[in-house]
Amino acid sequence: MQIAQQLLGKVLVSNINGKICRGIIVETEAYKAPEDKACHAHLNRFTKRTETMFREGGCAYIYLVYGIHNLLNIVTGHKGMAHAVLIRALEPVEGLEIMIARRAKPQKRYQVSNGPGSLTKAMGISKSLNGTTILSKREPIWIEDAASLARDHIVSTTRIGIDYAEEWKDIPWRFYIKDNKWVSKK
DNA sequence: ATAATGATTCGCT
DNA sequence: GCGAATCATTATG
Repeated sequence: MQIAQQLLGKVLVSNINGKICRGIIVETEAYKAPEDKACHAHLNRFTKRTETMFREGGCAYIYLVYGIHNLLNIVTGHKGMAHAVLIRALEPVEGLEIMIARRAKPQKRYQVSNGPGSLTKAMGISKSLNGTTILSKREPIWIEDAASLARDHIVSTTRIGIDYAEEWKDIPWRFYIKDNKWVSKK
């Protein structure tokens, strides 16, 4: 939870095939097993997919939804605790042309990273990077530190796309930077 | 072995 | 605003 807010304003960097892309994290969501029904590891359900989430914090949990989109999470719990933060949106700061080129229809000039599925495509992240550590510049993806944001710049609200999670769908575990135009809407 | 479905996005009405 | 696309993972026989 706290970590989800602390990640706002930090910089996500990818180095894929020597191509560097940077983006400020502007939107996140927190997922916390075992009690959170929206979490894949609800009730500590341990499968081949969720195995990554049970690791020590600092690695990436990446998986495919709808057969189409890769979603990127940062594992934040200690070993055996399946806590993770979904990265939902980025504000590009470097490599924007590379990101545009990676999108399906570059000529249409879509926003390049305003949703969890879009940003992984823009950054060149795929599930083959699942489990990668994100604390070192030697890795293909990592997080660069930045000053924490003032509390009044952080907005908290309900998470998106988890209507099946019953009472958990109303919990305000989605966070974004106030007035940032790169935040996905809805 | 087979069947159901989702932490979404894009394109068309 | 609505629905299709599309497949790895999960649940079930």
